[in-house]
Amino acid sequence: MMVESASETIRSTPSAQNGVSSLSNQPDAGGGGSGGGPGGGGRDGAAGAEANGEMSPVELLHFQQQQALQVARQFLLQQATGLSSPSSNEGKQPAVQVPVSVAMMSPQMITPQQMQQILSPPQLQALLQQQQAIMLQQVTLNPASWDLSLLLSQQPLGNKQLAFQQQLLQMQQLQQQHLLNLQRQGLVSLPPGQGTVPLQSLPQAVCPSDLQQLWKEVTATQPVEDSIKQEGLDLTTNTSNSTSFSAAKVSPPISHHPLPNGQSTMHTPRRDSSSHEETPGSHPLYGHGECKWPGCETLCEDLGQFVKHLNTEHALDDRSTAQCRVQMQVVQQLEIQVGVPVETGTKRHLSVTLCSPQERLNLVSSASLSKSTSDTFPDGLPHPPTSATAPITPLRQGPSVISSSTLHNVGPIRRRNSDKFCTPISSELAQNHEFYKNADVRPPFTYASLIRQAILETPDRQLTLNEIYNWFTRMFAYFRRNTATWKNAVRHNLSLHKCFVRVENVKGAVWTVDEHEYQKRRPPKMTGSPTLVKNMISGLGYGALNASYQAALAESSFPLLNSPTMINTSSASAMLHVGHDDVSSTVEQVNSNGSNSPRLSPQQYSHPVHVKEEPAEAEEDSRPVSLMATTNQNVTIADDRDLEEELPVEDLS
DNA sequence: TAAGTCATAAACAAAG
DNA sequence: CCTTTGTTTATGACTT
Repeated sequence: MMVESASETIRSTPSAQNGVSSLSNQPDAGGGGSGGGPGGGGRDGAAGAEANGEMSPVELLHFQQQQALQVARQFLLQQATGLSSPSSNEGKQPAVQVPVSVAMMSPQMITPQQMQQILSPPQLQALLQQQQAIMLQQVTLNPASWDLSLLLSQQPLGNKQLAFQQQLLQMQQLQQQHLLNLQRQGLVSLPPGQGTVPLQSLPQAVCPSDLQQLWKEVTATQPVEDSIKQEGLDLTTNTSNSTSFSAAKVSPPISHHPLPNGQSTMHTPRRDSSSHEETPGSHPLYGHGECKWPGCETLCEDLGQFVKHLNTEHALDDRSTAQCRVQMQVVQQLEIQVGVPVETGTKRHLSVTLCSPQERLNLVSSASLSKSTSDTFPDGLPHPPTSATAPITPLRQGPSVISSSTLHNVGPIRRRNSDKFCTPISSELAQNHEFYKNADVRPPFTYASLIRQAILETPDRQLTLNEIYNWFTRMFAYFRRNTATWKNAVRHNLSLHKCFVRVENVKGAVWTVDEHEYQKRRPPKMTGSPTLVKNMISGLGYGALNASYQAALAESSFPLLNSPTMINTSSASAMLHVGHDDVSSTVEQVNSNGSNSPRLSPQQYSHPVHVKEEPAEAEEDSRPVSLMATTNQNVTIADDRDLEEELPVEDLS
């Protein structure tokens, strides 16, 4: 929380408005750093805070975490780009090699929130498991580090601070490990004093071979996959169904990444961790003839086949991002559900030292979240029953280690991915439904998109304001907090945007969507990944991955379609040339009526609104009929920017 | 730099 | 009187 507050404050301008909002909306904020000095936008603010030599303890803490996260991010970036893959030794490497030190010092410190949104699922998964492995190693191999953990846990810190320090420790160790690996490979020559400060204060806990072994143990014994499947979140289907696409479509954005996996990008870093002992027939993710990728378990006869499988099924495109984010959250919550009760005091300390790494993580999460249990549903709104598989409770008890325990009060992200960045909201939601429902993470959509989605999900294409509220709270854990803020925003959006049409009803009013207006307001679409990359670089500091992430998200909707086979190469190639919104529209086209005939017109899309109980006399009926014809004729793939596929409601609820 | 989008805050009013 | 709903204005961040 304090971290959040600091992060938000840093990202925000010191303007009174943001300062007030950041605090007033987060009453439990620790009042940390009162913001960077004058300097404008968030990035500038972050840079200013970083350059500030007089950091408060909170800021320092935040800064350290940012550093750790940055390195972890870099580590994952290198995983994603196959940096250390010996098979990809073209001259493009330097662009990817720079980072560790550079990124460490980069003013664009990535926030944990961004971290979570940026990293692809395999990366997050890898990070999570790396953390777990490291934690395990702490327990089993490096008793000295117990003391550190204990020390941290025994300090009279706030729960969130405790959690944060635990995370920091993990991240630092991860960072350390990674840097060691890089140094060993000669890929990084670490300038003295650069990025090593946190490392030097940490015990040399990680031995590559041990890590390798641990990794195997973790991957071999982790019950996560089964649990996930029980949760109905087996991602295997999605992964396998969309495989061939990802290779063709996702690659372009990752231009510096000619070989999607090379010898396997996931493979590489881990092999690097133990390169000296790598045997020709082994792979950390390969065992017992099957892929150990969480949730996969695809049978592979030999390592070669596995590598091929890895390259195709688990290429580090961002398609997997959503999967992993969901998975990560689910893992965390399962761990919590599975029975690590929230304990306090010395009992927790004992548990921390004795239980499994995952449990330890849970404890950390639990500790960090004990405070947030009090802010459950402050709005008192009716909260529709959530599925038994994804209770809300765990969220309140312990969100993700990586994200929520410190991201709990992630501040507003000024720039949503939103529809503008082409994430097809419904497919994103479908993919990450559980994630958003349980994780206190702000969905990367605009209010308008969300409202529209809420309305369009209903059979009647209409919702009362309160129903919209309920949809928000039902679908997004994030919107169970700060209700005054976002509800105001919802009302504001409803009133402001012409695309939302209020229809009088007997018992009140309902809101509908004028799809034509909705599309009309859209700015000119972005036409290619370069722009996306640029946006993402400037906005999130992790351009290429996000560009491909967007593509992947768009792509990821395909497996959800009734007939994946209908997506032919033409639609795939179209996706390469049009904005991602168009991707969703392509999906829409395919999905709307089961053929590639012209999709529903915007009017058709929004018009079949049967106003409850009383025919509406107003806007809808008075809407010019010619509108429909016009839109029908003008609709092209290029113009049809963000008509997302209509997923069955059950996919989203 | 301007224009547009978006988020947030807030004032205000009407209705229940 | 309070709450909910809806409108409007203002401001700042951000992108194109």
